[in-house]
Amino acid sequence: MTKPPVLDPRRTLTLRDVSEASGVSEMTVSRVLRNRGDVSDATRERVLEAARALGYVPNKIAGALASQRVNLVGVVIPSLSNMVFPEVLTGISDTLEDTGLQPVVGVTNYSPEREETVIYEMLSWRPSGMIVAGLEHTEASRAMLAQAGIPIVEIMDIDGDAVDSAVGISHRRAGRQMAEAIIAAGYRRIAFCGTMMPYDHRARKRLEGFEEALRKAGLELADREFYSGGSALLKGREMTEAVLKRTPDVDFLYYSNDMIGAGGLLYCLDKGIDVPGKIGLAGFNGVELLDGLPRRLATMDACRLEIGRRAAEIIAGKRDGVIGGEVIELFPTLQPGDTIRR
Amino acid sequence: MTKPPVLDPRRTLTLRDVSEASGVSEMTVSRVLRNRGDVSDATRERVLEAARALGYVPNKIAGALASQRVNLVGVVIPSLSNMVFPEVLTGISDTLEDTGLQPVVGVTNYSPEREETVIYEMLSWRPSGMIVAGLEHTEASRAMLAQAGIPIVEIMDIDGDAVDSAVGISHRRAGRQMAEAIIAAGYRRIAFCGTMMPYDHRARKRLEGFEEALRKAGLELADREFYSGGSALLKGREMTEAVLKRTPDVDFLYYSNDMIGAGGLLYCLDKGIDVPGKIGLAGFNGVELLDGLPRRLATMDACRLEIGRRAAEIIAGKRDGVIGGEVIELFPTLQPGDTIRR
DNA sequence: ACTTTGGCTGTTAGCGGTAACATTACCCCA
DNA sequence: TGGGGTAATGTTACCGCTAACAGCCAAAGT
Repeated sequence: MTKPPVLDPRRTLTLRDVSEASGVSEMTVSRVLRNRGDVSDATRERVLEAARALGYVPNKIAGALASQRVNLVGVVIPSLSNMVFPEVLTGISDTLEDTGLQPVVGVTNYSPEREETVIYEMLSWRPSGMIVAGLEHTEASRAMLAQAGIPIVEIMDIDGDAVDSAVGISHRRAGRQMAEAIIAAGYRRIAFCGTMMPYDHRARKRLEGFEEALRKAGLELADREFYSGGSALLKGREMTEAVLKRTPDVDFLYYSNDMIGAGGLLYCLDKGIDVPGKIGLAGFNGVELLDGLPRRLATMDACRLEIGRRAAEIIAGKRDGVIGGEVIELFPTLQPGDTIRR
Repeated sequence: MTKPPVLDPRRTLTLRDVSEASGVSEMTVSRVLRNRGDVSDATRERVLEAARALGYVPNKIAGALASQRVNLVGVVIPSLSNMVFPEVLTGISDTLEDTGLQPVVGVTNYSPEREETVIYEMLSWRPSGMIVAGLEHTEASRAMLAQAGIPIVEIMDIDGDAVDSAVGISHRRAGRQMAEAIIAAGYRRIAFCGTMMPYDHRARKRLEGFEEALRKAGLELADREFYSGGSALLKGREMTEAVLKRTPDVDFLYYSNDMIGAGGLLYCLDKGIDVPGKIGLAGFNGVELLDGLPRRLATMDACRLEIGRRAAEIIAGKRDGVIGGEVIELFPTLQPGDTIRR
C-alpha cells in the first residue's frame, strides 16, 4: 500500500475522486463536466451522479493552468459609490452573460497608484481581457496593459490616446455642448461647482470644454467651487449656498455631476429661488435619481449602459482573432429638463 | 537543439525568462518576487531589475496551484445599485487591505439560482473565504459553502441559521423597534410601502417585526403598497400618492428603504403636507443621501461599514486556526430625524 | 585542521486539471 | 473477411509555479 487509504473527509475533492467513484478515467470525467467531446449517455449519467453525490466543485485554477484559458474579464473602475459605474457594470455583465466570460471588478478610488496595483493583480490572473475606466494611467500601467497580449478596452472617455480599444464619449465636447445650450438660453453669469479630485479627469475635461465654449462667446466663469468627500447631495446644497453668497448675481450653476446638482436644486427650491427664471441649473450623467426630484434637472446622459455593452462586445468579439484597437465614440444627448429657460 | 530558439516576442513571460535574464535559478527568482526566504541583496537587485526590464507579471494561477493558497475572498451580494452594498464592500476592502487578501465581488440580483451559480463559480477558484449576504440560500448553496472547508461569513442578517459565521443585525427587531417608536409618538393609522421582491428577505423580516409590534399594541397596518424596479425615489413618490389617495386618514408611512422614503418625503413637502404633524415618515438604512434632503428622514442605520469590517476580520483571523462559527449581532440605532413627532 | 553553523542557491516532484494523441471495440461495406 | 471508419475511452506530457529538501561555501567554534 503506497498511499494511506484513509482519506480525510474534509479534504477537497479532485477529479480523481469522481473518477474512482464512477469507475472511469479522470479524462472522461473532465469531458463530462465540461460538456466536451463524445461521452456515452450512460457514462455521462454515472459521472454526473457521482459528482453530485460527492459535492465535487472543479478546480478552475488547475483547469486554467492546463488549458491556458481563463474566462475572466478584469474591470477596473474608480469607485462604486458613484452610481455611474454600477450601471456600466450592468451593461458589461449583461453582455458577457452569454459568452461564458465573467467580469471581475477592481476599484481604484481615483488613485493612479492603486490602479496600477489593481491592474497588476488582475493581469497576474491572466484574464481574457481588461476593461479599464479612463485613458489616464501610470506609464507602468499602460505598459503592462499593452504587453498583456489580451484585448484592452478603455471606457468612458475618448479624449486622448488609447492603449488598444476605447469606448466612450468626449467629455470636452459634452462640456462645450452644455455651455452652448446655456448661453443660447440667455444666461451670462455662469458658475461651476464640482469635484476637487485631481484625478477625476473626465470632470476636468468637461470643465475645460465648458470654459472653452464660454470663452468663444466672450464669457468666463463667474465663480467656481470645489468639494471632496461627504454626501454629494449635501455638498451640492452647501456649494450652491456658498456661490450664491459670494457671487449673488450668478444666473447659472453648472455642476460636475447630477448628485450635487440635485442638492443645488433642492437648495434653490427650499429658498424659493425661481428656477430656471432667476437661476438655471445643470448637472451631468443622467442618473435615475433625477426622475424623483420635484423638478427635472438639466443633464446629459453619459451613455453608461451602452458603454458597458460595447466594451464587453469588443472583448467577447476578440476572443479569437485579435484585430487592431478600435475607438467607438458615443454621443450623449442633452436633456434640458426644467432647469434651463427655453 | 531540442526547442526552437526563436521565442515569440509576444509570448507571455515566465519565471524561466526572468531566471535566464538574471542568471539565477527559477526558484531564486520566485523567492525574490515573493519576498520569501533568504536571498542576497546583490541577487535580489539583479532579479528585480531583470523582471522590471522584461515587464514580467507573475502567473498567480500557477502559483496558486503549486502553493494551494489563493489570496482571494469571495463576496456575494444581491445588488450594487442599492447604495448599501457598496458601503459594506468598503468596510470589507478597508479591513482586508493589509492582510494580503483581496475581495472579489459577485452579484446575484436577488435570485437564489443566480446566487448558487455565483457561489459555485467562486468556490471553483478556491478562495480563502467567502462572505455572502443573507442567510437564505438554496440547499445546494448551503451544502457547497459548508463543504468548502474555508471560513464562511453570512452578513447583514442574523435572524436564522448560519452555515458558519454571521455578522449582522436583526431586521425583525429593527422593524419592531421602529414600530414601537412610531406608536409611542402617537401615530395610529400606519401604512407600509416597500419592495415587492420576494427574495428581499431582510425587508420582509423588518415588515414582520413591524406588524408584530403593531399587533402587540392592538393595531394593524392601515394600508400597504409594493413596487419593483425603476427609480426608487420616483417610486417613493408614486406609492405615497397612491396610499394617501386610497387611505386618506393614514398618519404614518413606513418605507422599506430610505430611497423610497426620501421620495415620499419630497412628495409630501411638494404637496404642502405637514410632516411630521399630519403625517410621519420613516425609512431604513441611514444612507448618506438623506443628509442633503430638506428635512431629515427618520431611519435606522444598518451598520453597513461595521458589518463589512467585522466580516473581513473573521475571514482574516481564521486563516490559520479555523474555529467554530461565531455569530455577531450588531445593534442599529434609531435616528428619529425630523419626520416623527416628538 | 575539522566540524559546525547559517546564509544562499539549486534540484526535484508535484499541485489538479486539459490538449493531443493513442487505443479499443464495434460496425459497415467492398 | 479484412480494411477503414467512428464513437467512446484511456495515456502521456505538460501548464508555471512553489514546498521541501539538498547542496555549497565561507565564517566561526573547538
